[in-house]
Amino acid sequence: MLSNLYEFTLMTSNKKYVIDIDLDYENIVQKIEHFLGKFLLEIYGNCSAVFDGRIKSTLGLGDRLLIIKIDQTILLHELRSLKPINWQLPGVGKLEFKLINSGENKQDIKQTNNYLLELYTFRPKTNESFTVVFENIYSLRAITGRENSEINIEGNEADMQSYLVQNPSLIEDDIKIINREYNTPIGKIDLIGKDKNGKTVLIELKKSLITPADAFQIVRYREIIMKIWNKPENIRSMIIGSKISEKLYFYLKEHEIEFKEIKWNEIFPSIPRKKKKKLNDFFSKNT
Amino acid sequence: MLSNLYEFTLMTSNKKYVIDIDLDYENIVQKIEHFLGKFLLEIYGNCSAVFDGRIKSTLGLGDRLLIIKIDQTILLHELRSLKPINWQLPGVGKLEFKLINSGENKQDIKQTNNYLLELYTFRPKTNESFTVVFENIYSLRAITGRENSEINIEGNEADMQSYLVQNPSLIEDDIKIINREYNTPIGKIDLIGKDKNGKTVLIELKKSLITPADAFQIVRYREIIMKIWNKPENIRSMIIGSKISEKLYFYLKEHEIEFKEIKWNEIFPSIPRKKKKKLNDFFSKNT
DNA sequence: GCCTAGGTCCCGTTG
DNA sequence: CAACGGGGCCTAGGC
Repeated sequence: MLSNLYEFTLMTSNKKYVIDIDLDYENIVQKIEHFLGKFLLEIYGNCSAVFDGRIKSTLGLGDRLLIIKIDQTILLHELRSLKPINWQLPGVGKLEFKLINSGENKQDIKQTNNYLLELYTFRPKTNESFTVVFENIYSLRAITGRENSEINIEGNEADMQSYLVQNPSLIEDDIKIINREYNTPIGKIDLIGKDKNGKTVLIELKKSLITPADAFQIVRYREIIMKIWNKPENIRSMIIGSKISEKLYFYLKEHEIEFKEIKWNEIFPSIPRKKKKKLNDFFSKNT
Repeated sequence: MLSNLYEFTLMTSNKKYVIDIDLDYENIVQKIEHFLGKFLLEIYGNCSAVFDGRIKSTLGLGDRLLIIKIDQTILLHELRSLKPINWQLPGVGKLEFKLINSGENKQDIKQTNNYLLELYTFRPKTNESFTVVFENIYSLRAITGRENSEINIEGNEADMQSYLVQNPSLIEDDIKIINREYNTPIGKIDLIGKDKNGKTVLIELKKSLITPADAFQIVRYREIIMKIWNKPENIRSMIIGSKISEKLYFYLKEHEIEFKEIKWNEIFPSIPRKKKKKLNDFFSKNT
């Protein structure tokens, strides 16, 4: 595939998987389109942008890094902050690049700053358009590579649930877990237990801080189970988490919802800082 | 500042704001550290990674783009998808880069693939560490620019609230808005109105789809207001949104919560696709 | 496709 | 600082 790149004026590169594209504007749109969908594209330059859809966002001129991934994901990043300042998800069909002559009098097309490079996309599913206009491009490159990534995640809520099923005494003495992900008309109850007095315990799990929405949720589950099972005196409700605000704690108490504190990060601790455990240790332990 | 870059072997670049750093591993750590905090750094190569904190995530070898922003935000991006596969937020102190000799016999330090470049960070606030190890680096560059960005966002929930305060008849005839963001012990009520019969109307606003948590929130508000004000017969509750599932609609009905459909995207429409309105039009309209 | 809920949610605002 | 709620939330899983 690389063989036919040189129908354009591309900068040769001795870097594996990275192709710098020269900034002469001649055929720049075709050059870009050549890489779309096959390479990750990076355009760094001075641009403005408009997103119009779920909200309207207009972005004044600034130096930003536009990344167009292989799957059409578009990210417009500033020099600070985690989230892109603008973005668009895949599903925009063919990306529409266009070169616009901004100068009064027509000049050499190789002169970058007389031309604007516009990217326009439209995503029918959400009725959203996104436009980026580059007044100046400082760098343009395409990168590719092997995508054989593999991620392993431990310590999410599903893990916590499994752990508590294995160790129910962490919840309370002599409780038995009789259901996981129990289906109700309004959603799933994380765990259902039977306590030592034979009462049913509805349990909602949260890894960390309990939010008001979490508290409401378990109240609502209690409501629906009482209605379905029609045995209110035999039902307890409990929310498990590592932290709760005082206000919410009393709210739960009023509604006869118990709060059980389980500090998940003590059960599932991070590797201590002092040990400075390194990547190799981690991998060798796991294999 | 650029003047003293050439104490290292950097590639000269004719591109404004973009500096390619050569991949000889001699002094590579110092080269990188030279740019940290002042430039956005991009390292593209074959790497593995471990994040350890709120969860543990281990990432096998793959070609990924590591971005280190000026504010210490770290993003590890794959060639697809919006979100980085791993990341870390600012607050990690000095980033710890280290060059590790991986080969059995010591070889020329300029040979990339006998050395591993490791980045280790630790974020005390959340007790999270993040380690990336590059087995191969294909490209290393630093970019900088002007950060005078300005974003203008319209059409969020706050805008909707203001719009309804100005145009209460959209909610119903002869209603008067008497409160915004009314504080209760369990949260803020978006709007409180007085209807034509003198009844109080508690109003919860949602831009789009009503979620179960939204529905339950307004039920709780009703509860708390009834308790505080002690005038249940004079209180109505309403949730405003552009969409609701049938299930939730009946849930609300059972709890005497009214649902008022207001299609926000009709009040605040997107620029139609057909017109293909461009950035310039948008800006000239707004100025 | 809708619905539901988790997330290393992030992020801004308020008290 | 914690707490609270919005977000163009995104994303994965179930039905």
